[in-house]
Amino acid sequence: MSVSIHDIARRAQVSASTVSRALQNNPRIGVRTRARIHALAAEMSYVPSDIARSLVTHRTRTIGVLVPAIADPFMGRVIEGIEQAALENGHTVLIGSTQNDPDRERLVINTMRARRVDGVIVMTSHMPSRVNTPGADDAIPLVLFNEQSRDTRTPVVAVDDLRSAEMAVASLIDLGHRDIAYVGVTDRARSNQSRLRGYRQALKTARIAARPTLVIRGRAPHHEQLGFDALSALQQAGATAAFCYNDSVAIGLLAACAAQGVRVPRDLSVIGFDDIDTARFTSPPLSTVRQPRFELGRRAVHMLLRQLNGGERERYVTLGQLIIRESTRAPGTSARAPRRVSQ
Amino acid sequence: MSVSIHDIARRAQVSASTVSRALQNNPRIGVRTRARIHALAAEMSYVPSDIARSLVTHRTRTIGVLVPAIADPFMGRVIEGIEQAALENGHTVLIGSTQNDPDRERLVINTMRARRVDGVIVMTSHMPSRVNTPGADDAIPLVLFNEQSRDTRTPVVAVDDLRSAEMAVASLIDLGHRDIAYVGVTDRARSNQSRLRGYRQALKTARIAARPTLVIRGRAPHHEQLGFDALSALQQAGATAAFCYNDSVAIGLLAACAAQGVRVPRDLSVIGFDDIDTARFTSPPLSTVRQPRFELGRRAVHMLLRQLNGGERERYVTLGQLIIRESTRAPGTSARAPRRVSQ
DNA sequence: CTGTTAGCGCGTTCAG
DNA sequence: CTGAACGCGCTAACAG
Repeated sequence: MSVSIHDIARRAQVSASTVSRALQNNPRIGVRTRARIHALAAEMSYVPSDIARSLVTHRTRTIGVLVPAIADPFMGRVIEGIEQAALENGHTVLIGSTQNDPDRERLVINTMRARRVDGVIVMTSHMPSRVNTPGADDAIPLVLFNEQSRDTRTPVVAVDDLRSAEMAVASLIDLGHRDIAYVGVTDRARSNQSRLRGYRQALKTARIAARPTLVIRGRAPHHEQLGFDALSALQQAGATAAFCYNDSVAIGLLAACAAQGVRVPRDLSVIGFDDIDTARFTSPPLSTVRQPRFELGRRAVHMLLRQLNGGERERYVTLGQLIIRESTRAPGTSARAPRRVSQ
Repeated sequence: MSVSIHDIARRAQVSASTVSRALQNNPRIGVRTRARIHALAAEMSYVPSDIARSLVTHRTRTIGVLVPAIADPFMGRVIEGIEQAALENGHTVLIGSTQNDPDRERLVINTMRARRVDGVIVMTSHMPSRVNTPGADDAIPLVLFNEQSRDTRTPVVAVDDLRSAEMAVASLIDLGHRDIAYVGVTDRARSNQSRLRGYRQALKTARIAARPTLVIRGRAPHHEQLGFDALSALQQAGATAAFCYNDSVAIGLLAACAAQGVRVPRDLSVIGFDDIDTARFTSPPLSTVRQPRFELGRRAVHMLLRQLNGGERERYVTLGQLIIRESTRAPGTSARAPRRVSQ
């Protein structure tokens, strides 16, 4: 087994509690013995047992993170922000991915409870209420990530999906587009819905009639595939521009365009959401709405920590930032009328 | 605080140890009382404290994962495999990303020791030896991931970088390429080196002289940027094909090609490594060497678990799978026969 | 300034 | 089949 405070107490000719105190730099311990004990601890390569400590302090300094998938270009970066902020504050992170599976979600939540995490950050679009049963008294402090709940008391950090989407679509309208499609997903109920509403709002503001055939949703294991499959429907609906749920969807759509000889942005403008790392490296480089993923992750931790320290429950909802690259431009402006002989 | 076995013992009119046993389905407890206790536990929504349990059992059922970055399309999927296998076996995963920062690595390793993880999976290309100091007796069981160590006793699961790279480059040679470049990275010392050696080996086997200007390495925050920046050097060296360290690098290179009007694969063939999710959706779809990321992650866990159960130390090194899509083809077949209309 | 005593919540002998 | 007692490694009163 690993060395304990007793081992070092014995060699230091003091009691275990003295060692404990010395290691916490308790001023009540003589500076000389304190130094001696520190030296001894280092020499014996002592590593305090967080689990024993947690048992008595009733805090684990662990924050749980509930996420649909880790291998997601958006989530990954958020998690890094979370981890960083947690580390800076002496906490560690326990990640659990639900894979959009309710059973798995239950399992993960249960292990987090068993591990006695101090608090949880929830990024799973599915029913966040599952973490704490309304009536129970054993509620875990939590902050929602990108997941507005109608209950305005629960803390949240998020990008305003609706208004950010509205902004993206408005940028398309400003370019002169009127036949704008929305390519959505099915596995992110809430945010998909919000972005769709933002899309509709933008059309409404511009007094453009909404055409049902222009909103496309599919089902596919990967978001890219879903964007890829959307192209034909887009063409049938006569879209000149597409606002995609996120960059992964947009990347799939771009791939389909390349395969079908549809030129972007000449024949079709495409705009995504998130601004993942690869968005700058698609061809053409993708216009999108940036979410400051790393920073948002950090912010979620800070908010949770403040809450744990008895602070107020806060909410932080911000607007995404429009990033215009080369996948969007005015419709039909191709030098001399492109393919579209539509007339 | 949360309910403990004592709370439920009181209500069940039995002793705490009976509750403990009943909950573990110890056959020594009467089937009737056992059922009663289970019911009571559920009713009181009792969740056993893993930390108290760990303190006495000396196992945490936690496996640490040391990784350079979580937001990495390759790592992310491996981690999901790890998490899945861990979950299936009643273990949880503690992820620590080092961000290629030695200080951070020390910090992460230290918290893993403090948390008393049962074992560790190391995926950080930097000095794996840092986890266990050679002389010490407090070694943590570990398995290396994609990280051959010269010490053949330490367990490892990996794709054979050298031979897989050799295979990729050989495929280029088979197509008729002779001016083949390698686009490498600097932040993954070991695997980069292995793939470079595989590249050289393939050339040697084909009796093609190695030209130093054809091996390109750069430094950039993102791998994509690095690939992007490599194009001009590639052109100067007169390369007709490029083997990239990984798909991210290849994606950056493809972006540069698109921007510069270099047609892939007509003017330049590009092949990557990993087969990340987006590799199928680049334009053109990327040829690459597939690593079965999810499965390898699972395998690493199984190997670690067997080791923890006193099993033998094993090694698993496999070959990547060549996936030829549309970013590679024979060189110069374009010179003045663009589409190559049959005949 | 330091030692003693009590637990934290659970598993595990050892007795009945 | 069940209970009492002990201890895991550490912190926190409470004494000196």
